[in-house]
This record gives sequence, C-alpha cells and structure tokens, in this order.
Amino acid sequence: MAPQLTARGAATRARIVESAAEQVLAGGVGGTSLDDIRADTETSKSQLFHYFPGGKSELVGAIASFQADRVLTAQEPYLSRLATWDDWRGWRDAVVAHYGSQPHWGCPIGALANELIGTDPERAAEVTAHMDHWRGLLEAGVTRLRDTGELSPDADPRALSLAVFASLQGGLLLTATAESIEPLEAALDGALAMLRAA
Amino acid sequence: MAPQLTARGAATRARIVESAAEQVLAGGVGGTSLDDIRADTETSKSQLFHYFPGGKSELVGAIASFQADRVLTAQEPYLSRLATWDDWRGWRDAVVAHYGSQPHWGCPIGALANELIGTDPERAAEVTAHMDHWRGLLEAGVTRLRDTGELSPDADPRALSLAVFASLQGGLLLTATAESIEPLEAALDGALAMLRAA
DNA sequence: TCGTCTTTGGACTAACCGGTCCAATAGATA
DNA sequence: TATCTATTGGACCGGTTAGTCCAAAGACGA
Repeated sequence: MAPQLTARGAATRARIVESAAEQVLAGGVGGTSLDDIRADTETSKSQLFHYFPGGKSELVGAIASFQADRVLTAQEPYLSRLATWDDWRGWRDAVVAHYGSQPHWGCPIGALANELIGTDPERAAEVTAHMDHWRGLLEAGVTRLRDTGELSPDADPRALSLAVFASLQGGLLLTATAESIEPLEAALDGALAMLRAA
Repeated sequence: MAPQLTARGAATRARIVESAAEQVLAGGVGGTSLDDIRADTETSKSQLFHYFPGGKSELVGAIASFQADRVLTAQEPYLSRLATWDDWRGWRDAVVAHYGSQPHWGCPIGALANELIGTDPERAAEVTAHMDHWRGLLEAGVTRLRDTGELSPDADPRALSLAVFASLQGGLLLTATAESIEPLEAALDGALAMLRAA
C-alpha cells in the first residue's frame, strides 16, 4: 500500500502522524483539515497522499494506532500485570497521571471512535478494535484477581471489565467537558470500589 | 432573537429540530449538513435561518435542549425520586429500556458534547450544562440515600454521582462502538454495586 | 378589503476541503 | 557517473457547505 520508506521518509511520516494526532485530539477529525496538518508539519499536499494513499481516512487510522500505543504504554507496567490490589491501585494512579499531564483533555481513542461511528464506520471499527484490546487487558486482570481468590469465584470477568472500562471512558469524557481531572479520579475510584465489592 | 411564532411556525420549527436531532445522533454534527436537514424536513434554506438566525450552531443548541428533555423524561419518575434501592433499580431499568429502544446507539448529549468541544466550545459549554444538571439529579439521589442511612455518613455525594454518571456515559459510549446494550447494562450494574458498597 | 407580519421558496455566493497531477529534487545503488 | 526510486512543492479542480438575499405567498386583525 504505502511505498517503501527511507529513513527520511519514515521521519516525515512520523512527524505528520504525531502532529496530526495532536491536532485531531484538540479539534476532532472534522475540525482538522489536511491543510491545517500540512501547515503545521511544513509538508506539501502531495506528501500527505504519498505517505497515506488512502487520504484522510488512512491518516486517521494511523493516528489511532499511534495514540493507542501511546496510551497503553503509559499504563505499563501495571496494565499487563494487574494481579494484586496494589497493581490495580498503581494502574489507577498511572492513568490519572498520564491523562492529567496531557495538553488536552479526553481520550484520544474514545473520542475518535465516537466521532467516526457516524462518518467513517469502517475506520471506527478499527478504532473499536483498539479499545477492545485495551478492555481485554483489563479482563485478564480481573480474571487473575478471581483466580487468586481476591474475587468471588462466580465473578464475571467480562462484565466487570466492561464496567471498569466504561468508568474509565466515561470519566475521560467528563474530564473533557469539565476540563478537570476530578471526574476521572472519581470514576476510577468508583470502579475499584466496585471490583473490591465483587 | 427569533421572530414571533405562529402555530404553524412553531410546528415547522419543531419538525426541523426533531428531524435534525435524529440525523445528528446518527451522523454527528460534522456529518450532517444543513442541506440534509432541509431535504429531510422538506423546508427551504431560508426557513432554517428564519427559525435559527444563529445558523447551524443555534440549531445544534436547540437539538441539545430537545434531546436533554427527552432523555431526562425517559428516566422519570425514578430520576427525581431515587430515595430507595428500588428507585435506583427502577432508574437503571428505565435507562436501559430507553436506550435499548432508540433507533441509534450512544448518548445524544454525551456524543454531542464530545464533538463540540473541539469545534464549538461555547455551544459545548451549553451542552455540558445539561449534563451537569443530569448529574446533579443523581447527586441529589445519592444525598437522599446517605441521609436515610443507606449509605455511610461520610459518603461523598458529588464524587459518587460523578462515578455513577461516568459509568453511564462510558457505558453509552461503548454501547455505540459495540452496537450492543451489554456494556450499558454492565456499567450500570457496576455503578449500583459501587453505590451499595459505599 | 387593506396592510402588516410571518412563512416559504430557491437562486446565489464565497470559502473551504479532500483529492489529483505533474514536475523538480534528493538520495541510494551499481 | 548514470539511473532509478523516494521525496517534495504547489498549482489546480470539482464538489460541498454555511450562509445571504429577494421576492412571493399566506395568515390575520382592523
């Protein structure tokens, strides 16, 4: 699909994705034009289509992968472990710290998925897959908790992970509307309390 | 701002808002053009600007009010009461029933707020106010629960209402990405479990 | 019936946007 | 050096969009 890249080409491509990711996070897909991206990255129109032959939609897909990677990395090493209550606590703190330090509020993945559903369903499915992968890691953690006896044996890891992930995404949405980290903290504290009660 | 309306005018205006609300829910603000709305309501461009002199942004504001009203109404009589666990259970069921019966997934208010933050901050603040009103009703319910001794005296109604509301909004977001009611049910069950644990 | 205000129709515009295309340049390889 | 490919610049285009404008039609009270 994409042509073979030299080191310079890869750098340009990365520069485009990174800048575009930031702009899209701030203004949404609809609020960010290719010309905005072109201006901010000091590239030309032909470069955009050289590196992303599929146009804006393909670029958005690349942004999603980039952001998914960044967000998941920020939750490590806790996210992959999540075997003890301490791990969960550490995870909560890592999430709060990460999103609190970002230049813009909200979740780069969740907001993207939300917007794309209505305008680019195929790309939305791709973003949704990233979200489901993320939730899957939480489900693995819940399962570990159950298998070590911290949770009732008849706890439902899938349902619980959905609930935790919903709290996270909802907290991030409210974080964006309220321009404050408070809702995310309250949401995650609530999610952990729910887990402990299970 | 808006001219004086006769009965016919009010009916036309309502028709525009209702149809536009549905289209925006399905395709987002960016995915819905004034021409789409004009076509679906069999009106003319001048009518759109006659009833919404502020243009698309003002129409979006009217849509938000319309949807807020519809969504809050669907949660009655539970939402205004929320004094016993039965009320909360009834509320949960009413929410699930309402969103499960809608022609499109997701929350008409949350998704709107999410999109507007990046493109129309002033209008986003208006939508956020609707959300905060909604959350305030939940907070009142939590307070009632605490005052009747169902909750620990040192429970924090604001934090708990934020957590419940985040679960709700996150559940609705996942409902839209997964095209299934399951995440909303899991999220609300989790939120109620969290409340009981408090 | 007359006059006024509301309602409606639809042509028009200016800006924007995603995408195409062609030509020039830089860099790697042989 | 010669050549092939990757990279870059930027003009250009067709379609779409929000918004404007003017005039006609309808409603209703005096």
